[in-house]
Amino acid sequence: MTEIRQPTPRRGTNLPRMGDFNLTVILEAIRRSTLGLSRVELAQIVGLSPQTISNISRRLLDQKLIVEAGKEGSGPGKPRTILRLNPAGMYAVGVHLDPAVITFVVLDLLGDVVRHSRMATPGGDPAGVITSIAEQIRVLIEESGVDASKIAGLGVAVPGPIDLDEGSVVEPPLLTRWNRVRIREALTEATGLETLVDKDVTSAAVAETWAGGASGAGSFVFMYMGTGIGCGIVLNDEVVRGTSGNAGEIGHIVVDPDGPLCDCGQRGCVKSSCIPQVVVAEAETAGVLDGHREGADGPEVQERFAELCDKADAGDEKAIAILEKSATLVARAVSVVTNTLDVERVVFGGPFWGRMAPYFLERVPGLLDRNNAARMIHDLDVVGSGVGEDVGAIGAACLVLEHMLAPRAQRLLLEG
Amino acid sequence: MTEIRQPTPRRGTNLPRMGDFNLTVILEAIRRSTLGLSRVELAQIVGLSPQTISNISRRLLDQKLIVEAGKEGSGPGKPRTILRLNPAGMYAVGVHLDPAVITFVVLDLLGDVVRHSRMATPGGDPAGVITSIAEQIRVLIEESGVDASKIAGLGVAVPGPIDLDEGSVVEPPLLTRWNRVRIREALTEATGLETLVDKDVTSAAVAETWAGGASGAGSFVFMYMGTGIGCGIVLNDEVVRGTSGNAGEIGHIVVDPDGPLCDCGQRGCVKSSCIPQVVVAEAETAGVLDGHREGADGPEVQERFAELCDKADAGDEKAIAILEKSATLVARAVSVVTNTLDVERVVFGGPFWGRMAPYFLERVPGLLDRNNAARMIHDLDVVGSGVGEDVGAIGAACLVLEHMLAPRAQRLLLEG
DNA sequence: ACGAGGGGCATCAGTGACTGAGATCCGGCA
DNA sequence: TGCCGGATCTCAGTCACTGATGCCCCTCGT
Repeated sequence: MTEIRQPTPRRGTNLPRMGDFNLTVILEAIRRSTLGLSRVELAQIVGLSPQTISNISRRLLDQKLIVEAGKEGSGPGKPRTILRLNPAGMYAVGVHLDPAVITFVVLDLLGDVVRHSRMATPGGDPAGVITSIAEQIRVLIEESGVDASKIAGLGVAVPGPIDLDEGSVVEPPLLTRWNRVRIREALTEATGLETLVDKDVTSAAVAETWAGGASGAGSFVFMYMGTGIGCGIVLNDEVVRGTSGNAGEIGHIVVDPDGPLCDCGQRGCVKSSCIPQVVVAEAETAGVLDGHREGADGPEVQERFAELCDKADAGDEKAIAILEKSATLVARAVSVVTNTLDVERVVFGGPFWGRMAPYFLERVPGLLDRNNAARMIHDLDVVGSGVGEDVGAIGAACLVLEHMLAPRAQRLLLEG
Repeated sequence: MTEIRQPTPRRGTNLPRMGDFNLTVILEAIRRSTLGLSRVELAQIVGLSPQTISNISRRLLDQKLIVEAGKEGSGPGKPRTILRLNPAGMYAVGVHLDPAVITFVVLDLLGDVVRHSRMATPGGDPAGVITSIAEQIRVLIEESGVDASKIAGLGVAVPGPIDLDEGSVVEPPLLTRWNRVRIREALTEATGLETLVDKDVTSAAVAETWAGGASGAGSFVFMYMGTGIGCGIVLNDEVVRGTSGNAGEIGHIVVDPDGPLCDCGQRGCVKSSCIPQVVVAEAETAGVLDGHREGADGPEVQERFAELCDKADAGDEKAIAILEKSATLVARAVSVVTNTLDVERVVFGGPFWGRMAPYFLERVPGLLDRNNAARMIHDLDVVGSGVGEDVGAIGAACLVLEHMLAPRAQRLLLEG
């Protein structure tokens, strides 16, 4: 109800911007083709003239971002020279700062992991932890054997909420000491790398666009199944961050009218009825899992959740029922998001996804389809992410690649 | 779970596209300034050089889209010539095809209504209705006295779901005979005007960006309070349509765990617990409104709803309680959307909004703020639309203006 | 009243990205 | 070996934006 901010008119564009943008467009086309593309094919795909493609290809070759990879001659005529991404053309470092564990990766231009490591999240003073992170990054880069000058930057994925301007997390429930610590600045200084900070779920969505193959194109919602459940949103190949970078907060969507009371005052929110911690607790109460540990932290929950999945895999009907129920509830939340945004695909991923996948993939697509408001117009694909468990850290690194090399509309616009 | 469609790579851009885009950028800057802008101011705002601004201004002046409107001299030096939108530079016709009533407007370039009319929606054969609509449009244009050559096109707002490719509605609950009728083609032919079809809630959001002033800038959700409740989404000044144009379906967000059973199988969906029809029924059951008419249609519901508001305005506590409850429930749905998208503003509007506004504006902002996941980072403004009751039809006309003159990123891209 | 000063705006090249036409290159095939 | 067809390159040509320069017009001081 406060006064409306002065609108910031969309700024114009000019020749250099246009050139840079077209370069990223071509790079993206090459990136998205598994086998590489020739110049003529590129011309057809991106709609620019062959000459322009040649010119831009030359720039990309000069920058070592692509390489000529053999010829492909079918029939008469000069064979096409295939252009392919040069994996070693650029690298990025990604860090996922999770309340339980910090994951590190070095990614090449293809989005493949060159090297990774992890450490338990120290509980101490953030300043000290940042020093450790910087040191760990130094070691990782050294071990990876990557030319330091080829490292484009550092991406950091953190749990929300975040303040994009500050490059900090704001009152994160499980990292209380990190409130408003300026992580971006601190790590820029500590590592000498240009640093980007973003939410873990957003990073995961970016990972999917960069390293996820076909499932990372177009418009989709990335359901991040971690200690919490959040989503990353990609519309028309561009990630949606929201005004402050906090898009994707779906923890308080009501999915179970009979569910437990949530701190928000409602019953059966996602956050209080289907995140892994709750599912594990439910299994304990139902006697499917023995013991009952209150306040288990991240890795422990994951362990217990794996136990639950083991039982289900072994045919324990109660365990199966619990997982199926959680799939049903999650599907309701997903339905809300997909109906609101009318995306073409839902991609599931995150550290807990691997184990729950079979149970979810069996139920969720049908439930989503049933509740799909655009059911009569288009299908809604449901797929598991191809990126794997480290999607947070990989996504963090992809933030850097995306920022430098993705054809974002923003890139065209003049700034400041 | 079907196979993933071949991605459509983002296409490149070229010089002419760039020029056109910059033209729309400048037009938007002028449009958004209430008092007009001089060339120098424009240069500063859009970031282009004064020369470029001059060149583009000339093109805009030639096209009669803007006019030089006096000088503004403060201090020494040549006074600035103010450039302002020429309201008569372009017109658009909008039709809102609602199950109960069809609204027609002719809009000028400023988004002001030049002329409007309405008729009860005939129940007959769609083909016949389309003929009536075309005739009504002809009359309206004639009465408006607008130069027919200045009419850029026709926009049609329809209730969802829609098929954007076909330009049709698909199994609309209250317009059953219109299923998959190709409205766009039919009206293009019947009127000779280029026609665009879109969802009413999306149109309303576009109306806000075009005719809503400051509240139509940036990122916001337009809550359309009509026979049903839906939302239009605008992110970074661009409307979000979704894969098939069906974004904004929020009817099955659960807002009341104790609410009535919905046809989707859940309890307390928006659709079954807080749309006006339900609120009226509730008031009837509670004895606040006398009588009890099952299956009341559009206009009747609006009448009854107005009665309810009259009682509340007069101090009837039961009536007030009913309205407040509906505000609370709607706020929960809005929270889900705003937390998912992290927008900066919620704009309420639609035919029912005017009467409910005071009750909603009193409660909703507080409730939203309490549930705002980014509460610590930024405020969430809540405002009533400045566009008024005919926002559907006005939005329909704005679809045309937006399509031709808004600086959409899409405009830069080469096509097929 | 008049001239100086200053800001707004137009004119004129200049730059650079895309385009089109033609040349060149590179195999396969007769 | 020579011809053919397709891919790519070379070379101008076009056009939008930029920078430099100068004219225009108004206010202010004398």
